[in-house]
Amino acid sequence: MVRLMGWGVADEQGWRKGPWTPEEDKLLTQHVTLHGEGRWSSVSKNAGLNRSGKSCRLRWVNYLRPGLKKGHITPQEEGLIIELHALWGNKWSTIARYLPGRTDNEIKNYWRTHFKKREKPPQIQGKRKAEDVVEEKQHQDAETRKSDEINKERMNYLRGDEDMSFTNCPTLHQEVNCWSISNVTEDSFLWGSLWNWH
DNA sequence: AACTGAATCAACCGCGTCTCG
DNA sequence: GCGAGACGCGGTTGATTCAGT
Repeated sequence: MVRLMGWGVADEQGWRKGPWTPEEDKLLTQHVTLHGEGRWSSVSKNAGLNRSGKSCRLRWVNYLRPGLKKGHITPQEEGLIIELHALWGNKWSTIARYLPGRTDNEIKNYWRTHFKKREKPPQIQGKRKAEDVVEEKQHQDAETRKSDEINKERMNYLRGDEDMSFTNCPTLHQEVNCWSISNVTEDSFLWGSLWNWH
């Protein structure tokens, strides 16, 4: 993947740019495992990486962080993205908080490729291997019924029965497991917006 | 088989906000 | 209160992949 010019070269500050190598990933992972997240600007020195702090953070958050989901966005996740985007617009990081294992970058990319163009008919995942499409179709069929129920529940929840609690929304709570009590506390300001949204 | 164009996604950039001395 | 550096976010870019022709 070391393609044309610009890849693997250094910028004015001497930071390496372009795709990450497995060695760099390993170094970054080791460093963060040992020292935790944060202090990205010092990661480059301490981990022996010739990368900017920004680049290290991005790589960790979007690719290396444990618990990240790989693979296609599920119908449930898609529904949630639509709803949350309707609420918050392009607040990708906010939306990402309610999609466990998904990153803001991933959601942003997904939105751009799938929904920005939905003025046209939904050429969902327009380019995929045929078997992927078949596989997804099967998956979606299996999920659709469940998804409908969840979405109904979710919309009721989001649109605001003021007295509705998480315990009153068991499926949603189970489904989106980051919607935990602790997160509610953390993000109470967001929930404030949610409650006030109409 | 070769070509083309659209989709995908990793990575970068610019800017606003936060934190700390 | 102020400035510098660090951090986080949203927007954008561009190489790669792959279906269609």
